[in-house]
Amino acid sequence: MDPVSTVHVAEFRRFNRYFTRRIGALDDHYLGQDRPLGEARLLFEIGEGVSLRELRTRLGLDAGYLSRMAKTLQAQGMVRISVHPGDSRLRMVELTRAGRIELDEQNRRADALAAGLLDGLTGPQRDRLTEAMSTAQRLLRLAGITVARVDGAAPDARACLDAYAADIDARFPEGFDKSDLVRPEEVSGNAGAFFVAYEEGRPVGCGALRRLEPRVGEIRHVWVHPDARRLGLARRILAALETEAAARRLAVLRLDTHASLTEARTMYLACGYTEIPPYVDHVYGDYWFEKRLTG
Amino acid sequence: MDPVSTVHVAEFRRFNRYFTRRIGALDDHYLGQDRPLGEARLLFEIGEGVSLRELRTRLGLDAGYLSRMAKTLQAQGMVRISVHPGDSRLRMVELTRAGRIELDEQNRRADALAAGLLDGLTGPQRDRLTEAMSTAQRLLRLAGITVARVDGAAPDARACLDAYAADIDARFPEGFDKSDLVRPEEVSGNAGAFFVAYEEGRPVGCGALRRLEPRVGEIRHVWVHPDARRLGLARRILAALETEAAARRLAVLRLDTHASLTEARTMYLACGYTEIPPYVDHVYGDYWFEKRLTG
DNA sequence: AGATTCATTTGACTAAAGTCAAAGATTATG
DNA sequence: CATAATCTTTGACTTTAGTCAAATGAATCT
Repeated sequence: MDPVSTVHVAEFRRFNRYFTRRIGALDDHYLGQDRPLGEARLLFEIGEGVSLRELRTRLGLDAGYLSRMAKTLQAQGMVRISVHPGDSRLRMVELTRAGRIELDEQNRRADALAAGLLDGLTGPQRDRLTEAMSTAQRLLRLAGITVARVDGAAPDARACLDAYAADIDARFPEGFDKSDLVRPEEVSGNAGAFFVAYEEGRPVGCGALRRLEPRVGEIRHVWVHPDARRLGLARRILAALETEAAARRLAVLRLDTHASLTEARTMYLACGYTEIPPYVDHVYGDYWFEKRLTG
Repeated sequence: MDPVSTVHVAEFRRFNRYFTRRIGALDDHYLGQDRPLGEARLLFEIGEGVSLRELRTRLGLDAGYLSRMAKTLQAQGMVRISVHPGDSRLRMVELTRAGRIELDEQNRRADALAAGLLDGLTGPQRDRLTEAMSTAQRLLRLAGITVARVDGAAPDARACLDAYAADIDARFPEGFDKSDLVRPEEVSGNAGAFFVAYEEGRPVGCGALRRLEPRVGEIRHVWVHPDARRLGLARRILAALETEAAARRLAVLRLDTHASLTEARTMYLACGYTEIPPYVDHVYGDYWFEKRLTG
């Protein structure tokens, strides 16, 4: 990939500085008006029952520190702490009614603050700001996602495939039978490869490459978690698969896709794939595509 | 102005949360790797010699706290502290060579961090991100600027007019004579009004309204500080002047502008002003405009 | 000239944030 | 089934951040 230009870095940092100084600081200040910021943040992160473990990793806190803060909140009647039903080492934290009220108040304040800020803009300006922010956020998210090769039998790989199966089972009118999924050995070693996309440590997408015949590969199970859609992640996964295919000296990549996945079809066309006659009799294949790899 | 929709507030807050958590936190963490954040920030704010007073107001710090931090940095050889030549109550702080080296290192790290983040995007995506960020920043800045009526003789008003005069003196081929500026009494009380735009407490623009004849007002000296241009601030000032004119039951607003100020001409046309024949013999007037106020 | 204001320094605090390690209770694993 | 790993709690800290008030020396106002 091309090196990052200093112009981009400078603009990024300029925005970064401006935003954290102007908005971040303000937000923190109003958020933690009646209690320490740490506690306020904690309260905010406890939705409908989280484990301390989850909070600890999510907020990157020291176990002892967190334990004490949770205890303080409990003493104030803001949260209820209970033992996790399945694993009694874990503690579950959930908001009490009082906690929920305080959180609502916190949100109300933050909303008022945001509204006060936006108040100085006209309607169209607000639209443009909203548009710019959502674009920036989408791109920042995409930038933070890494696509890594993992073993086809790895838990993350299987978790993705399970989610993929459940997802399309709900979308295909005829449902989806998991036996159609690639087997781990089909996407390991010489036979193929499996890629998982990670956002902040969590798998949010996948894609498989499988050897069909000499110099011909097949792409399967390109999937993106619903939370990570519309970021351009499928293309990133596809690019990773193509790079891998090129490294394996494959000349042609083929794939099929289901009639109900119109976005997928559009994407493959946009990525240089052309429609071809069926190359194999897949149960769920309605459209077949191929791309010749150059170089 | 129309009320702020919840959609805008929600998107604003979503971005806010995402950004501060993902980028802000990261930045702080890497910035203050070897020293407390407060000190790191201080080091960053000391450019080529600032007074403690300036730092104190800019960063909103307690005088004692700042004094001690500066002393720590001095003891570490990062800064030099000297007495202000003109006013020996003030202390000037400037970076030593070692301080500059550390600051460079800080910047290098932050740049590398930004570059690493942008690395996951393609060229066009980086362009779009940069574009979105600069749009967002422009609009956020604009949202934070307030336009307030001040007395025509107030120091802020005169400071703006002086800056305005210096600005156009440099732009007009024939220069500009300050005697053409409105006198304080022309824009006070019944005679007229003067508005100053403030960004974070600093005056960044102005505009004057002057009574020409019954029911007719004149707009003069609409000016925006070079640092605050391209935000749409002139329109905001103009809107404030028009609102004031409407409140005074003026039916017509007139103004003139110089040939060399092409952007101004475009703006007036876009804001509903139409060109008219000269209504008065101003020294620097090349184009004359008028707008009828409705309602 | 005397009073007032201003910028800074110093001493004496407090609260928040965070670290580290030991220990106890469970659960996973070879 | 013994051992290792995991999650949490507790005690004993440290550092950072920040506040408040009195004191000092200098500038400004009347």
